[in-house]
Amino acid sequence: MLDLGFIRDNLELVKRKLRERGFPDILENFDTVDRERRKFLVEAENRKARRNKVSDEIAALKKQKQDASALIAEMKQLGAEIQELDAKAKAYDDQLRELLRNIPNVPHPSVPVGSGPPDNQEVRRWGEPRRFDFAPQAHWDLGPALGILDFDRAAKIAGTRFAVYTGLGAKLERVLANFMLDTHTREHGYTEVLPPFIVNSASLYGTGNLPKFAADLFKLEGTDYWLIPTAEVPVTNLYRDEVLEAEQLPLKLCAWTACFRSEAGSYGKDTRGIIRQHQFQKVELVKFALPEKSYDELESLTRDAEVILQRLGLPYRVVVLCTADMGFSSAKTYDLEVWLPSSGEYKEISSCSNFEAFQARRANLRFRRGAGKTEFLHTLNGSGLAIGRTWLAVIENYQQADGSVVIPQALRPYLDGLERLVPPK
RNA sequence: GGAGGGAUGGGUGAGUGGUUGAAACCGGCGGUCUUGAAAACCGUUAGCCUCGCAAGGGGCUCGGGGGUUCGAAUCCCUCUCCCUCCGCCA
Repeated sequence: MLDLGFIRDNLELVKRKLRERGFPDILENFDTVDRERRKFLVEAENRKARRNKVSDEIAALKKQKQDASALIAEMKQLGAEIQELDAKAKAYDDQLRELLRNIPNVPHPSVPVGSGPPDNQEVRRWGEPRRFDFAPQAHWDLGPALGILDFDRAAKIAGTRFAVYTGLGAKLERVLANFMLDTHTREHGYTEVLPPFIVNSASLYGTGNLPKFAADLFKLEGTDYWLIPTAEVPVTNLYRDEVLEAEQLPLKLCAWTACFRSEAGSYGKDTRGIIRQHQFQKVELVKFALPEKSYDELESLTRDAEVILQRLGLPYRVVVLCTADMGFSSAKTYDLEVWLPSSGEYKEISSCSNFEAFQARRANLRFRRGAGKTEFLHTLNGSGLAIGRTWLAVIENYQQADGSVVIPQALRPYLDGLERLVPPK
C-alpha cells in the first residue's frame, strides 16, 4: 500500500510510475473519491463536535435535576444527520481503501523502465557454463533413470505438477535445505524460523498477495485458511501490528518451508520436470530494515543468496527486473538465474526484493527510534534458494556421459561423503 | 467436538450508561538531589484520520464489526482470538 498523503501530494508522479508498471488507469478516480470522502468526513465531524458538546450540557442539566428535553430533541435530529453523513463518508472511504489495496508499489528510480521480460537487465555473471562432450539430458530424464524421481506415481496420487522424490533424490532435497539453512544461520547472521505452512487471509493482505492474486493460491475449503505460496507470507507477518526498537534492525530471518501455488494461468509453461510444481520447498530470507538502509540490505541479501550458488559451483547471472516484470509489492527486484545445460539458458532460481514500506503499511509493521515517533520499517526478502530448482540444477550441471551425477564438494559432508549418484543396473 | 471464563494504553490492572482517552502501579523519557551511581522526589509518557500557511482546532479508537441511546469501555447481537475442564488425537 502506498501512503495516502504521498499519492495526494505527488499524483502526477505516481500516475506516471504506475503507467511504467503497466497500470495506466488505476488512479483515474483517485482525486474525486479522495475529495468526496473528506468533504463528508468534515461535515460529519463538525456535527459530532456539536453533539459531544451538547451531551456534556445535557449531563450537567440532569445533574441539577433540570429539564433537558429540548436539547435531547435537537440531538435526536442531529444524530440522524450524522448517521446519514457517516454512511456517505464510509462509502467513499471503502472505495478509497479498495483503490489503495489494488495499487502496486512504485518502482525505485534505479529500476529500468520496460514493457516485459526482454527489458530486464543483466547486472553480473558468475561461473562458466560447462562444455559437454555429449548431449546433456534434462532432469526429467536423468531423475527417473537414476531412480530418484517419479512423475508417474505422483500423477496417480495427486495429479499433474507434482513429483515424488525417492531414495537419494529425497535425501538430496533434504540435504540442500540443511546446507542452505546452515550457511545463512552460521555465516550470514540469519535466525532460523519454522512457521506454519497455513495462514489466514489477513497475512496474505499484509504481503500483498490478496486481494488481487487469490487465483494463484490454494484455499482450504470452508475456512479462512490458505496454503502459503512462500515463507515470505508467514515470516513477514510475524511482527504485524507490532512496534520494534530501531536497535533490533536489521532483523534477519530465514525459513525453510513447503510452498504451494495453484499455477493458474501457467498452462503449457514449464510443463515437464520439476521446474514449476504445485508444491515445492524453499529456503527464504527475510529482512526488516531501517528505511535509509534498505537498499544496502537488498544488495547484501542478494549476495547471501548468491553464495549458495557459488558454493555449489552452479553458474548463474543476476538480473534486475524492469518496471513491467516486477511483482506487485516490490520496489526493486533482482532475479538470480541459474544455468541449465539441458535448455541452454539461465532460469530463475531466486528473486530478491525490496518492498520499502509497501508491505509495512499493509501489515502495520513499525519501529521506533529511541523515544521518537513510530515509523514504518522496510521489508525485504529473497529465495535462498528455491530447493527444487537447485536440485535439478545440480543434477543437470553435474551429469556425466554415463548418466551418473557427481555430487558437488559442498554437499558431500551432508551425504556421508557420497561422491556420485549412479543409475541402478 | 462439548461446557465454561476472558480480551482495557509499552506491561500489570481498575473501571457496569454522562468531564474516564481512561485510576493506580510498573516500565520508558526528562529533571532535582549526588563526586558518580542507586534510592527518593517532581514532571512527562498512545495511535490513526481530518481542518489549518502556521499557531492550534476537531473526530475516531478500551479485540473486530453491527445495534440500542441525546450520550456506550460500560447494555444487546455477531465474529475473531486466548485460557480452563472433558472427549479425541501425532
